[in-house]
Amino acid sequence: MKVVDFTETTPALCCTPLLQVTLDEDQAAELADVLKALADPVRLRLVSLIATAADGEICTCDLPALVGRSQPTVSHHLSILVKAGLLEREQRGKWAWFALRRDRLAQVSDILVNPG
Amino acid sequence: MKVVDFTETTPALCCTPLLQVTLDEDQAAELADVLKALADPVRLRLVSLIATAADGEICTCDLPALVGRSQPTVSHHLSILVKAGLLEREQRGKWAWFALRRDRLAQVSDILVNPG
DNA sequence: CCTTCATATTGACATCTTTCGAAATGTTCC
DNA sequence: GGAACATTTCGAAAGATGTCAATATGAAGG
Repeated sequence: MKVVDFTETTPALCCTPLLQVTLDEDQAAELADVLKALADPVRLRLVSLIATAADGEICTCDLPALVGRSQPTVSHHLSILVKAGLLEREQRGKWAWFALRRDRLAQVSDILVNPG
Repeated sequence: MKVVDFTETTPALCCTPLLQVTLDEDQAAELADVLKALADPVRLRLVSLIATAADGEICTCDLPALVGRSQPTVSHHLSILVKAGLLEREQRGKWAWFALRRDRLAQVSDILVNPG
């Protein structure tokens, strides 16, 4: 069960084979939700921008220009990533800062890794 | 460039950090296409069924019953997975057999892995 | 070639997604 | 509290997606 439970908070080990267990419908739906959150060009760019930012976090204020989308659209995409547990949001004064949850990305990654 | 080019055929090393490079629009669109192919519950179940099958491959004939979808729907999902490079199709007599391209799954997985 | 069985394609429909402008909410500072 | 700015929510339009029944295509064996 552990191998398909990617909702746990402890980071999974790297290269743990995961698709050796057939996913049931609930597990598949849960994993699909996280992958859907990642499976959009704008959201991937947001994630990579945050991942490569100086301190692993970034202020929303610059993002609309960086991804070429309106501010409401960027807000929408960020909320999807937060809801999927892939980003963390922190309010600092007027601005909102977003940080990547690398442990969560690693969990998704592990599920896809094939047995070594 | 290598770190974001997941279309190459050689399997990427496990745990190579990948999101240290900001994706441009083309790279993001390309990666999103592969993730979209995975981001569906039925397709995830198909992938996991094939991954856990006896010889790493499975005959289409049983799949509609296993995932609870009609034959055309399963055929549709399989073609999406093949087009994304995640499955390989082989015709054997009347039946079509599908095998998982684990190298390709590993590439996608690596892109999501954070630096160790 | 003609039948039979396996798979793919087509057409149609309902649902979900992406996107933006406009309006609402939240936060700071005076 | 009110002005100013940042962010979210709302409403709507255009497009993409999942699904199945019906039909077409492909392969095997007489």
